[in-house]
Amino acid sequence: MSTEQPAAPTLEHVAAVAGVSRATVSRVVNGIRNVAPERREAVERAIKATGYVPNLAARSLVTKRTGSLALVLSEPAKHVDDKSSGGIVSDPFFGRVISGVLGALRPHGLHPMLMVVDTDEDRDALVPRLRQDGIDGVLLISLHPGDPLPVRLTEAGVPTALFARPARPAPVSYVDVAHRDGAALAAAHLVERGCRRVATISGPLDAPAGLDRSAGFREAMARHGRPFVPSVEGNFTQLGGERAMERLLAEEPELDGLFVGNDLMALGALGVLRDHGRRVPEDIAVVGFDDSPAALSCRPQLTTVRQPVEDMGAEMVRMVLAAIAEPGRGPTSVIFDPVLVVRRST
Amino acid sequence: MSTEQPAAPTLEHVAAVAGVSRATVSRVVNGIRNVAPERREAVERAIKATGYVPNLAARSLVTKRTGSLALVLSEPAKHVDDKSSGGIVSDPFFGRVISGVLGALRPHGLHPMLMVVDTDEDRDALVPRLRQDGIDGVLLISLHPGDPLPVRLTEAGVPTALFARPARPAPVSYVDVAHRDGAALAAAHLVERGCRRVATISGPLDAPAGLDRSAGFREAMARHGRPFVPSVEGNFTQLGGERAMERLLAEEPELDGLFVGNDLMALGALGVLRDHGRRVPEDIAVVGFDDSPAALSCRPQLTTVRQPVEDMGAEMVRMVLAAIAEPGRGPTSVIFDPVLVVRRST
DNA sequence: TTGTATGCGTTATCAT
DNA sequence: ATGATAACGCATACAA
Repeated sequence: MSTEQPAAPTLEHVAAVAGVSRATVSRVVNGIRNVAPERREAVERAIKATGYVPNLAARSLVTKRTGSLALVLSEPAKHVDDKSSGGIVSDPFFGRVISGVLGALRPHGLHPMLMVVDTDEDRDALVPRLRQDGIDGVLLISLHPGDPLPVRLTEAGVPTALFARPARPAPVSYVDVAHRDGAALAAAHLVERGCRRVATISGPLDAPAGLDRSAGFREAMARHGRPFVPSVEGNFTQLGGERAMERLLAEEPELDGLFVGNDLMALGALGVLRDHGRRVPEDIAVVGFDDSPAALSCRPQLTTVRQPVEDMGAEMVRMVLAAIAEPGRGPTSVIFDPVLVVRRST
Repeated sequence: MSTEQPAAPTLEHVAAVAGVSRATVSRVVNGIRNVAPERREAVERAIKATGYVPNLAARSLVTKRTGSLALVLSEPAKHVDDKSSGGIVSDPFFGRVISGVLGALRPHGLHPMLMVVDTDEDRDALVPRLRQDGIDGVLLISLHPGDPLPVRLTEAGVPTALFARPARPAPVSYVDVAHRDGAALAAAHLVERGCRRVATISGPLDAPAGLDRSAGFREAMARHGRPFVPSVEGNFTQLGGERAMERLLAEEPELDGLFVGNDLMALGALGVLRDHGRRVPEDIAVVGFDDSPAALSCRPQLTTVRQPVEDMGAEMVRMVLAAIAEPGRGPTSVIFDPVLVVRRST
């Protein structure tokens, strides 16, 4: 790794310094009980003196495990021309997930391998690749609606944890947020604010998040005695939010309350509302979902439903680590409670 | 890595199938010339038949190299309370860098280890950690102004490439953008738009990017016959931009042109301008820097200076790979040209 | 050009 | 409780 470092100390060196055998040093390093206290102490001194650190390659060669995880970001094939996006890695939302993952990994002294797969070739090559690299487990963040990866990883016997329930049911562990509860929070808030004519802009209904939030909102409104909620389907983008808002405004001019399936669309909706001279929140109250950075930077700042994303990322880590430690036990799921963050838009 | 996979094929297996020795197979795998064409072909068939993939741990044990890189994100110690940020990984700008890095790594079949260091302990532990993991090179993205990492990595002999010129000079390779040229682009544009009273909100002047953009803008304005440019120092945040704008407006009410050191501050400035009833671009033209996603989502969309961030990330990869292949040769730097993206704010 | 033999640093099995 | 010793899968110096 460098030009001319002094050779790294090995078990052998430490053993020599401590006056014991390699095996004993190994036992100390791996925390095995059967070592006499005084010997152990001598070994620990020797380790500190030599600055010994285990050679992971050698260890992995014999144990067949690297003790390392892969953080896989899977997205549909990118169009060559959309250079501006930067892909999923530049999405602040997934940045939070990653942040949570790293935080949970830190105490274990682990660092994940970062892999982005956005082509079918990549997806085909992934499992063999993981084998070659000796990856022990996978943290999978997928945007691909019909992503084959969850199933493939499971079938390959790779300990895996997913962020968000997969679109196609599969026997794989995942974390998710209670989308319906989040939507219910928004509904209760709008009702309490005195909104009489409430509508919603939903995400794509073939995505679990889009569907659950939309359905959850209508259910909750029904529970509040509002059986019918005008709704327009968007696509989770700002532009989609703008278009949906235009349509909604045409269909329901009397609107005074709005729940939007995510902040990005809410941002678009806010712009259109301003263009139409509707004041937020005086004329119409708006609630988003995600608590993205945009919710803070827009005017007025957006009331929104926040997911404990970092906690969810941390839980994913726990899941794979557990799956690695105890193979053979079935998949788990943990659903987190969302929180309503009230700001100026309501 | 799994429950009960059939044992992975080894060199030995392939050799048996091909009817040659391990060494010959190894030569084929590593692309060494001295192999008879027919034997080579037989070996290649055998490899395909067995589905052989090299065991990286074993290879690394003998070669002392893993062929893998670390993507290190170094940031100042985080405050415990700012949970919302998600840290550097959720910054869209660095998302683009990462995207460029991954793109350049892909043809080599490499995936970086993702490491975030945001404490002094982390920084101290980094070099030994890299040694232990057998990391061959480091792609370092640092926000820390006085970050000791560039120097330490260099001294440790770790092939390293930096994103952006380090605040403290150090013999380390880096990529950067020509900040001054970018600022000059903005200046020329504002002058051409007919702005008479032009001011600037700069980033922190102790950061290279803050200083260079500010100085570059004033120089360029001087070249256009404007010797004096009112200036207020911000801190690269949206809130900082708001405060700076308030001060600037108080000092220079006649303002009709503004260059802001980054988009985030420009966003804040736009909000304040709106609050003060100033129309953009009719009353005042605004130019940002970075071409962040916010530049597209704000109203009006922001004219801004774009860095070829993905290309810069890719160049970093080239740098470390070159440094690994040919140790001992000195550091390099590559400076990229920025581009002015004209939108509605001017 | 090809094969043989050695060693890389660990863990794990076996005696002791 | 401790110490030899045999793998682990590969690259490479050397012999042929």
